Amino acid sequence: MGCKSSEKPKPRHRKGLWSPDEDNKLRNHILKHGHGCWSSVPIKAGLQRNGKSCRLRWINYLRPGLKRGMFSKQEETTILTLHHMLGNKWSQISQHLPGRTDNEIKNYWHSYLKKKLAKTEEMVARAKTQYTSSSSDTTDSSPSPLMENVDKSPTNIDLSTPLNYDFTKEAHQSSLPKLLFAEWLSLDHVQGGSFANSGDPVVARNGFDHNSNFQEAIMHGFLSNEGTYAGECQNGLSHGSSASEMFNTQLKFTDHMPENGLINYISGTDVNYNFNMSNDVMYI
DNA sequence: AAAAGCAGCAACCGCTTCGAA
DNA sequence: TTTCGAAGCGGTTGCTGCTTT
Repeated sequence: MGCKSSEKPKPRHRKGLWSPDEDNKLRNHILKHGHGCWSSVPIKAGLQRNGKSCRLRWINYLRPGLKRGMFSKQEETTILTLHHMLGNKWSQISQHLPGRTDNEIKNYWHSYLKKKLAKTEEMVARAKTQYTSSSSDTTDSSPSPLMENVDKSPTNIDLSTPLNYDFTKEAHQSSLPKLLFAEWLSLDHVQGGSFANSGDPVVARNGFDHNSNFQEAIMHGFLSNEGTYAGECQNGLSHGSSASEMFNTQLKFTDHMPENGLINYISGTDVNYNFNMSNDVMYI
């Protein structure tokens, strides 16, 4: 901001892919002088591009420290978790993935993760249908505790019943450890309420607000299907909190975060207990 | 071997936000 | 207070290379 308008005559700007020569010019210029005002960068660097294009090229491709190549499982999990919390806030998500750009994450989401998630949802739907048709044969019309957690209204899933129904379990026998991170719960959850005074599985009552939704359940299934446990953390975090609160918690958490993401603390092989949420909660 | 279809990625476009004048 | 330009962001487009027919 505050750039001199005299610095920008209106040349015809080049579009399309950047040549190596253009990359070099831009890189050299910025490394030498910094970008300052982006609109003046192409002029000073001798490029027939507009400032916006230069900025984008620098941020997404030339900037030092960028990580190229495949996303790791941890990065994937981080994206899923944060996307679930924040929505399409790619720039915010990218802040939690060092070396990755918002554009890269966005592309990865659209080309890969979105489809993967859709697949899982489809699987869940199929499992639901199968269950519904099979249960209608029985005389007992009371809903299964299993299906109580599924659907109904988008905001009505009772997490007081064992959360550890994995929706994809019918297809993949997967037992999820029920893990909670103290860092992810507000002080109220930890200090207030019955947590301090009770030997009960308090987190299930306090750390969790029991208003989950179906999508979260899908998320749970999705992540567990991948052999990660972010779904648990996700559920522990998100109920009853506003997005910004969650994000703040997330920010706080990053102070302790390993370089590569959220779920480094525990791997599936490290902890492989089979908890019941109403009885056994591992509180970390 | 050629054409069609598809997926991934880089870049553009348009809108919003922010700060200076 | 208003206006204007720069920066930032997210959605979308289009090019390129790979796979399938």
